[in-house]
Amino acid sequence: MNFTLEHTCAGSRARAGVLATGHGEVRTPIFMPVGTAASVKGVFHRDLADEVRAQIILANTYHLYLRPGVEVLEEAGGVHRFSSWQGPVLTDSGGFQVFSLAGVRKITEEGCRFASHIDGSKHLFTPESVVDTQRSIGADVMMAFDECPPGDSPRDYAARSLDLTHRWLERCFGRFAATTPKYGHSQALFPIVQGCTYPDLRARSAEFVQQFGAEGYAIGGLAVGEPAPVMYEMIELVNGILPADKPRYLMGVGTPVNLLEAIDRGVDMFDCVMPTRNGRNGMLFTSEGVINIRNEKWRNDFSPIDPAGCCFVDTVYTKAYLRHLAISGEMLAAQIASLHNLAFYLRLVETAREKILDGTFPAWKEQTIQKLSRRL
RNA sequence: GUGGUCAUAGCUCAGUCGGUUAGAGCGUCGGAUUGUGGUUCCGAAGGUCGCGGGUUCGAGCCCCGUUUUCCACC
Repeated sequence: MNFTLEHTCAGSRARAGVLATGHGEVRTPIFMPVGTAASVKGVFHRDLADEVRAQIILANTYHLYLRPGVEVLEEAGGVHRFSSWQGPVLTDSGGFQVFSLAGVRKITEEGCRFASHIDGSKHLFTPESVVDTQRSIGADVMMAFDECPPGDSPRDYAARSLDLTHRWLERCFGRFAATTPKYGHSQALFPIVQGCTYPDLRARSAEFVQQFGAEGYAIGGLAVGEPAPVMYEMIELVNGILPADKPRYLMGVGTPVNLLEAIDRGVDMFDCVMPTRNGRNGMLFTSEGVINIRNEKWRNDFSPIDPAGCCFVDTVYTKAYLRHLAISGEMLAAQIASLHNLAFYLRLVETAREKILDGTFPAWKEQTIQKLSRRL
């Protein structure tokens, strides 16, 4: 994997770059649609590539480990062949899912024991097992196994958690160095900076994670309840310490406004469930602002979903029809909304990249944020 | 026709011994959702308790009449 920093922008820390992977190039800044179970819910790969113009998607070690399981993935020849998605794939390690989805869990020095959210069966994730599983999945970018403490963790808990995450990180890279890819393409391992909202912990973590010579870095544990300005401060602080010549991935973020603010502070990669999950529940991000398509006011609105939209559903379907589908619980509603929202997100970061390259990002950002914040 | 039975929110139903402002689920309307369980959570609107009389300090509840639902018998 190779990252080329193409351009930075005066009056901002925003960057444009190219991330070269074994499954093609990714132009940054980039948003990665979330495809938890090796599926971006409700969206065909064809549409993901042609309409959304996604360049890389995210899948989950936790989910794929539980279903279909490592054995099936290995027999299939990895997640690319299994799913037929031929672009790059990044897998989350399961650290976050173990803490947000699984049932009873116990964290020890060894790793984390947890109960499956599917059938309650007991499992153990360790830094080593999680690297092994991601080797079997064949992700282009693997993530380190971390603990994601609650956003309101007291300082002593945050500090202990961070030390554990750092010890786990050493073990992740130990296993990473001792193993090789299984399917002929290279795999990178990104460490994750933690530290909650404590500046000294964040700084310590951003220093610590650099000792492994990783090919990219992630910022985790944000957008977990803290105010947005605090999140921006943490991003600024961490990005001031991380190496400039490697990609930076802000995990799990965020709203369109969050993306622009983070890009402005030097973030290159994002993922978030918001465009798909919120889309399934009727929330649409459009060039005019945010709309809840279930609202009664769209009942007789036969205008296109988004006249300025960039994918086919935006002009083929009307708001009234999409509202009808959403209210009726039709699966097509979820498909249309997911496709639209993802296309909107990808167009947003694509435009941000253009503005960085031509040096007009700061002004464009301010003016775009005004529009994106509107509720229609 | 006779005897019984039912009627409470848009729908399906609770409602204690007759006692404060008649409740729930679903639906409707609005809000939330940030490394995804097509999830979950929060809030609001919505009632002449079939109708008309009566008893009582007080009736969704008791009595009479009437209409309606369903059942049995003729």
